[in-house]
Amino acid sequence: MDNPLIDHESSVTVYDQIANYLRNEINEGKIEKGARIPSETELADFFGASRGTVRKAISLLVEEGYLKKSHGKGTFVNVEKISYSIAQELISYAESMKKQNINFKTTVIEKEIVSADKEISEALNIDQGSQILFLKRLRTIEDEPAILLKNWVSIDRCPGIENFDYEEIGLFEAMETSIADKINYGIRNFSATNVDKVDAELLQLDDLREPILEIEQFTFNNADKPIECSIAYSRTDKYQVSSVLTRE
Amino acid sequence: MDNPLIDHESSVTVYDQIANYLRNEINEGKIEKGARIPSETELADFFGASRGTVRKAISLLVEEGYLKKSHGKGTFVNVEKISYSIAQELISYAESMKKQNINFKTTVIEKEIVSADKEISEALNIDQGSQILFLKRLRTIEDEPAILLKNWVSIDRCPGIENFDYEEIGLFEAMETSIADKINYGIRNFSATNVDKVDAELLQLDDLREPILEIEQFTFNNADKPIECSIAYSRTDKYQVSSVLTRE
DNA sequence: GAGTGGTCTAGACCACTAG
DNA sequence: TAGTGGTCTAGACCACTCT
Repeated sequence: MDNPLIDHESSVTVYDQIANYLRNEINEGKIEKGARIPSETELADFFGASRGTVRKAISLLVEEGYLKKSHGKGTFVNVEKISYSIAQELISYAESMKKQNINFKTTVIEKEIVSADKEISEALNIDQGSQILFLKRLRTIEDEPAILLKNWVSIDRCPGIENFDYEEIGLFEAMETSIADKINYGIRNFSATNVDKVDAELLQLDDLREPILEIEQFTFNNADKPIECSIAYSRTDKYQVSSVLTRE
Repeated sequence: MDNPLIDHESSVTVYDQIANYLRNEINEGKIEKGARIPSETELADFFGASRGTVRKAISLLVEEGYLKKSHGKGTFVNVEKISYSIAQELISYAESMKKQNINFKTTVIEKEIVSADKEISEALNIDQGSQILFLKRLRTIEDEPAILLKNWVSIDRCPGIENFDYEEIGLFEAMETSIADKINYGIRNFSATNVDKVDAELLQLDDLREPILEIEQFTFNNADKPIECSIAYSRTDKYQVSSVLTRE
């Protein structure tokens, strides 16, 4: 007799179905924070799955910060759901803010097609003079400027990327719609800098010499070719960039 | 007949032994970058282990950035070993530098036992006046200052932490020796700042107003109690803080 | 000693990629 | 069609924690 909670005909894997079920129970508070969840053996019985499949589901939730395992004791619901930030996960600023339920607005300052200069062509590993979409956007939180973004996207590697309304859609979303390949990985470099007068005004800085967190980013497709590079200037008093990291 | 490469009597798990073997082969260049490694079935035969165990070993190396799996095609050695940084993994600056084979030297500027003021007692969730080990260290790379570290460690939660030579041993190492519990997780906040005159001289900054990357950190034990907080000032021209992140 | 998660096995079938 | 990784099972034994 099959368990009605698990649909073996579904294209969704059994471990994903189990993870979804448990994630839901936790989000809805049906399992209390800090409480022990049933043992792997009990869950395997309950879902009519093998213990290995249950373990796989649990490991997903552990990675996501919902659960914590303790050898000999059991598996427990984390008191505080660990939040993932752009320093830990390759998500866009927009996606990160959405996950944190931050209400933001995007204003497109500049959007134009330019030809790649030496620096950009080297960064994106394309020919000098190739077509590039340059995007300059300001993200505001409660009408206060939080992040200023400058992106350079290779139009050759991301055809059609120039045809989106970037006040409505995020760049990552647009890139993944535009390319058949998904985004593969990205590199982010953290440093501190000053911004020029124009950018300082956009960010509403009182003092031109106020230090600003700079995050330089390179994004790669599945062929290991860079498709985009960007610089983000963050007012960390408005939008904190942080990581919650576990040991080992 | 057992495979001589695997020691079943060892306390090291079979999957770790397999992962170590493969990691070594890759590091020594015996498997070429970009090349396919043997299939999971072949490796299982070769090591005399089950396919599940081989998969576990491979998944470790995938996480570490050594390998990349491709459904239907095979498992391949990554061309560029993805490096992990303090933005992604809860490792200390010393551990991070060691992993990157960076040669560094630590100088202890200050080491003293102080009593917790309001700010520190709140950060560490302890009584005001509790004993704190304050540590101020400078890490130099090739005789040039790279990172200035200020740590406040609760002596109550980390007894004996004051008895280490911090020019020889890292603080994380000392903390894990001192407490029975291992370090559980940490929070890191990234921002940009200026430093005062004393610290600017230590970091050999030409200009007091040079922006500096500031990383604020809180470390927690298994009881979810903070054991340490710290501020690190990084000259990103000397030591780049970066993340390599994969999508999904 | 009883119960938990951690490791490991041997086998099955499926989904994807290539020639 | 053959070979790869992805999923899943059913069972075994071990290491750790608590009572």
